[in-house]
Amino acid sequence: MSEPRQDFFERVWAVVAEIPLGRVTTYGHIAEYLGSRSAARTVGWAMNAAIGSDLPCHRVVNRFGALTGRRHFEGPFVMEERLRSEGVTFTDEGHVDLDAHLWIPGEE
DNA sequence: AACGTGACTGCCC
DNA sequence: CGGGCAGCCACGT
Repeated sequence: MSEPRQDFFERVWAVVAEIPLGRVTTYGHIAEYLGSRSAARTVGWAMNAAIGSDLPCHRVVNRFGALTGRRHFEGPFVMEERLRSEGVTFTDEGHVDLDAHLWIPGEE
């Protein structure tokens, strides 16, 4: 059965909105959860549209845990500061410690 | 209507 | 070990 593509965006937002505080997830995991492992790009695209929304897009990072983003919201350090404020720890490489905060959709 | 781009990831050479 | 290409979905020009 065919489902509206636009629904893909809404699903992404729904997942992001369910990310627990102090946890992070990756584009790949969201995409995989939606049924398309390789749709990570689209997930990022959905995030782009989520800027300005109430969605904690700062909890979504790439598979390395690096804070990627068109402009990291409105400042290159906003994301990091925000995550740290939520209790998320960072590694020496400057990315989120996924090993300690990685959250997978459906595994809440 | 078509092509290119974009907050990604994985596989192939 | 490093670089390149393909796959996925929606949007912009």
